[in-house]
Amino acid sequence: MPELPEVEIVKQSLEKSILYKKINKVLVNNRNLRFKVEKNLNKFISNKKILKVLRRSKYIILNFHKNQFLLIHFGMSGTLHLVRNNNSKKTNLSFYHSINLPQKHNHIVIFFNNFKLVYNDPRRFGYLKFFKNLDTLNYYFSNLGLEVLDKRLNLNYLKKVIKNKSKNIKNFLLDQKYIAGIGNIYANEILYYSKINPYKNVNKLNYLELKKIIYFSKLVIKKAIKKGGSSIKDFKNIKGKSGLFQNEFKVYNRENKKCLNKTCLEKIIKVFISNRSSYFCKNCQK
DNA sequence: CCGTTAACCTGAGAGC
DNA sequence: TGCTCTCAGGTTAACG
Repeated sequence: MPELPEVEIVKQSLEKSILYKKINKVLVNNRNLRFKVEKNLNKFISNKKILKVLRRSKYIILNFHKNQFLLIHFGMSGTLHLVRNNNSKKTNLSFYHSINLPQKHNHIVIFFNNFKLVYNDPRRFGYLKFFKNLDTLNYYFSNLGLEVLDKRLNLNYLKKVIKNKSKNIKNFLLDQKYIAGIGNIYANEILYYSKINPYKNVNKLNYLELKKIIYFSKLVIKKAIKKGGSSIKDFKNIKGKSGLFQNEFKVYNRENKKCLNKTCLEKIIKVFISNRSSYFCKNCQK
């Protein structure tokens, strides 16, 4: 699920649902997420009001009084579910993925007055982490590069960070310390739009190609946000909002399908680069 | 430094 | 129905 656009959609929904609301209590059903959830999480954030909902890269950040924060990362399979409390009427309060709460893997439940926010994560690669002040949060993010939509992400920035580097562009786009927020789906899509071969070394890219990378990174990410993100796996028997950007994939999940460039007769091929599936058109991406 | 592999996990889907 | 195998939107350590 969660690259930058999907996390941004969650963030926007959270703003509508939990901003300025007070947390009553937190129930931790399973502490064993990617990192062990603090024993005192309930103590830390109970009775605190959410003053801001932020997003940095693929992280959601809830901001409390006195610069205290709760960080949420979804890993590969984490989702948040807004669920009415039992005594309330059924409404369409859910904002992501499902209006039906999954049965299993509901690891953390955050209670508000009329509803609860449930963190579900079958694979448990995601995590929640509490920060007592801004310094520790900033330190935690100190290895992250510029946000893909940051205006400072321009030709000069890219030239600077690839200087004396030898690295293929696919791995470069996935490396969060250069550009933050791009994941495997969007890296594939960005390279197709830019007409660049994923194996191409960044030290072989000319300025025009670097400019294309910047332009299409921003464009693809913005388009995906507009479409509500991408939903690859649709869960059976679960209705609810899912993203629509998967309908616009040019290469991702399109192995052996025809290249969508009308003048091209090639089929999209799939290879593995550093263990991540990479889809591209040999003819269009040089 | 660079690319690859494995590791952390569960579950869906394919093939048999 | 079920078994085995591969793969999945992320991140990070270890290895060669």
